[in-house]
Amino acid sequence: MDEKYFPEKIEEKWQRIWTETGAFEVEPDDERPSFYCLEMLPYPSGFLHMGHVRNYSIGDALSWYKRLSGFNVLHPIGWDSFGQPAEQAAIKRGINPLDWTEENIAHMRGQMKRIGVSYDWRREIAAHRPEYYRWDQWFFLKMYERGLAYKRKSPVNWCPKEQTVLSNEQSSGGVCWRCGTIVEKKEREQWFIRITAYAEELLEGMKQIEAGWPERVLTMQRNWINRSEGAFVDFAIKETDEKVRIFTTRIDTIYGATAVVLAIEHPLVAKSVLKDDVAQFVERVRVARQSQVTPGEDEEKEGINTGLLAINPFNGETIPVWVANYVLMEYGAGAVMSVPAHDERDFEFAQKYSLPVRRVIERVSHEQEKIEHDPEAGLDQSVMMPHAFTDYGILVNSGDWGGKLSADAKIEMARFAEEQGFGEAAVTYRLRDWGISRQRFWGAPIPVIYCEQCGIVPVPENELPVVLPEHAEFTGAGDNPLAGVAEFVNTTCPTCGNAARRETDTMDTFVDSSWYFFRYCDPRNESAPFDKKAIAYWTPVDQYIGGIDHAVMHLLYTRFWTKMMRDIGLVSFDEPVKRLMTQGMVTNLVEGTSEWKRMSKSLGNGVDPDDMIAAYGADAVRLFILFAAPPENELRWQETGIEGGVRFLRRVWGMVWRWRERLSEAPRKEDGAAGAEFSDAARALRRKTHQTIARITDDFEELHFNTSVAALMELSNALADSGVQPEAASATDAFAVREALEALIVMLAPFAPHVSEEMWEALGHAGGLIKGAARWPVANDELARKEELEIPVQVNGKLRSRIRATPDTTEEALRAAALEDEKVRGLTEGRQVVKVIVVPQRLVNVVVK
RNA sequence: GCCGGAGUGGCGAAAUUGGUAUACGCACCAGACUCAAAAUCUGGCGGGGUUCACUCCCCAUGAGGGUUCGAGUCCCUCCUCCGGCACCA
Repeated sequence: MDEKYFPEKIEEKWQRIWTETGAFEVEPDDERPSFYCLEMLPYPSGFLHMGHVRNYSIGDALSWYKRLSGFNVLHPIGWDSFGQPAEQAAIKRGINPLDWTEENIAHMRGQMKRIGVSYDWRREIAAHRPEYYRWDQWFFLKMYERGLAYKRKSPVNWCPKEQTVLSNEQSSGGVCWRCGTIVEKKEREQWFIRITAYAEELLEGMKQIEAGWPERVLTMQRNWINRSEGAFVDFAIKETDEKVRIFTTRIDTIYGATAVVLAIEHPLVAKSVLKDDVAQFVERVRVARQSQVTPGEDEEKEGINTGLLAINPFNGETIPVWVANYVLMEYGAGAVMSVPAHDERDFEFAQKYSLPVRRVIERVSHEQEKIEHDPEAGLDQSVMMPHAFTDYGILVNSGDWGGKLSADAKIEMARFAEEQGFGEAAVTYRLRDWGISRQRFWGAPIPVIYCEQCGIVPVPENELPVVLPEHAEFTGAGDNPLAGVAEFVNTTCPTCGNAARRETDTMDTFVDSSWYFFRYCDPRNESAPFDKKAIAYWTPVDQYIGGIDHAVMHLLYTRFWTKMMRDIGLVSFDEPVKRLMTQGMVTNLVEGTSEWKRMSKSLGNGVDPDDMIAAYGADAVRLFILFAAPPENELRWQETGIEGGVRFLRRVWGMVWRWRERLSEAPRKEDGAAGAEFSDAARALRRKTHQTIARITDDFEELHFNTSVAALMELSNALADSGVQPEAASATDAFAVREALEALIVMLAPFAPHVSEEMWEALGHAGGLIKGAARWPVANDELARKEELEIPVQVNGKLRSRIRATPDTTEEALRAAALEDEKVRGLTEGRQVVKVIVVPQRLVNVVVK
């Protein structure tokens, strides 16, 4: 140890020692409890940004804490290395995607090592390597066998900039998740994963993880799946054999239906002999949608009467059939019954086209016990209703159902429809199947062969992996470069041996990240995606840390994937992640403004982690990141804050430097200091030490790193202010100082591991914090207990005085002391004491009249 | 519009979950050291009023109300900000 703190020197030293001793390399060990700490798989863009550093600082702090607390901690890292930027680099700069990716990984790995993140590097994986993606392909085959992977032609979300398909999750809000381009709709044959088969379970499963996941992530997933309970009802089309099925969540309002409205893509629209103006309308809407101007902004509701008539099966009434742009083909049945009186959208539509508004639900009021039937019922009420009444209530003007409550009628009417054969109760979801086909080169090839005779033939398992060719033409012309590689495309049919063609779509990269953390448990397995025993020891993930941006996409897919793996017998649990923490953004001032925005190159407010490490050391950067804000909050980047971190580390360093000689001969165990009484100063220091241990241990369990650091600073201040000096310290004083310093160092290690290692060594400990004998300190409640308390005394709830007491002072004594207190007496004199509230060890409140 | 989260000093934030509001740090101010500056150290730092002074009083956790001996914390109403979804029938 040098007298001065030189971060670059000790950081290099300890990074070397960690590697040489395999400090963070772990294997399953039935003697020890496991802890799986996981950070989200990074994309190898080439450079680490501060968001990464924050992510890894959080995960690393927790990993260190768990390790020092006796857990066998799995803390791995890898690369989400398939995807579009590699291909862009190939197009723009003529670099092979493989070389580009590998170079980026090498650079970022170096950066991670300079931060000193405690990964088990032997377990590193990368999605673009055949030994990884062969298992993507293997899973695809398993799902294909079970009908969970299928191909169909469907309208897909097409990003014109990236020239590829996007899943619904990736085109949320009508824009591409990656580049923000407005997506178009295209008809394409593509592969889907039947995630909807698990819709109900994905909702149900949330109960299992509720306690450990942030509310907003669960809400976002719930909204995304959007379960709704309702009913299908068939309306016969008059004078034909056709019928049209509608979906409604408000079958109780069916007597108020004044039209049936179809989506423009509804089969009945195409099938029917249509008037010219209907065909024109449909075409106009279709064209308008292709060049959707502002996504998210509602089109004005428009529709046209088809001239067809539908029969309401409940009352036999004949109502017109319309086509309109506000009905979605993808949801429910692609057709609705229009009930203007009780649905805002139908109301708006009815107003525009002067459709009748018929009220069939009345508000249930307490004053009005009897529902009187509206004499105007059945007449056009649009004049009387300024907008739709969408609440539940009591049915009126609804035949035999009149007088029933909505909630009851919903159930009974659906059952009636089912009995009569013209409908059924049903649950629908907004969640759609996951489209995984991408017209890209740099992804895992979908292992399927097309044969003229045999049709779609899955690649046999023993022929996996289907390896990407090493070279392709990257023209940027929009075609999938993989389709241009003849030796890849041309193959023979595994079934009949005739010439055949390979699928050239590759998989969405979210497939890779859906199960990667299982692979970490057994990363080199060549005969299975992973060994079941290894999985049983390490998974599910105990703590997952990452950005909120994956709340719906990745985190929904991986939950699905786990359930699918359970169903094919690979895992024995339902949910992959017990606890999830979503970290906040790292922001920086945009120059010339007072706005804090996410760091980015284009805004010019980015900060390079390497520069920060060079200037202040990795330890100070990490300490600042964890101290400046709670992990889920936005983190505002401030260099003065890092300087504060450096100051703190230097102060601790200085104390160790001053004390290390004196402590080399100080007793190590409490009994070594026996025979002498601890001084007041030493007792006070020990009290602070043990209070701090208790506090920080609790904080770590809740990931409250910012308050942990604050507590460390308090302990360090207490040590400095204790008045105990190395030259004059008694054996007991020295013991108290050693206890405080060692606790401080061990608890500092999760935030600033390099400097902690160095100081730990300076205090005479060999072998390092992990491989040596260091343990997370245990708080002694007895020592942490205050000897003397200052009890606040309130009069009528206002703080007026304080009295001295000990933790053992009885309630009676506290009460008496408070009443005798001079200031209290001044305020209570001549008044009647109504009661005295005594909270032992806390407070006394004297209530006077 | 619907769903979720949050409003505490100049700033980032604490508050043992109903019991001393503002811990810890940043910034700032004053002092020491220095020819000077930086670094470092010491002290101060919510607002207002009062005392020569030790002190003492009042107000303050987005606004208003309520429950309670006692509310940043619980309940009601409202405002603002952030995030998600958005014609989902």
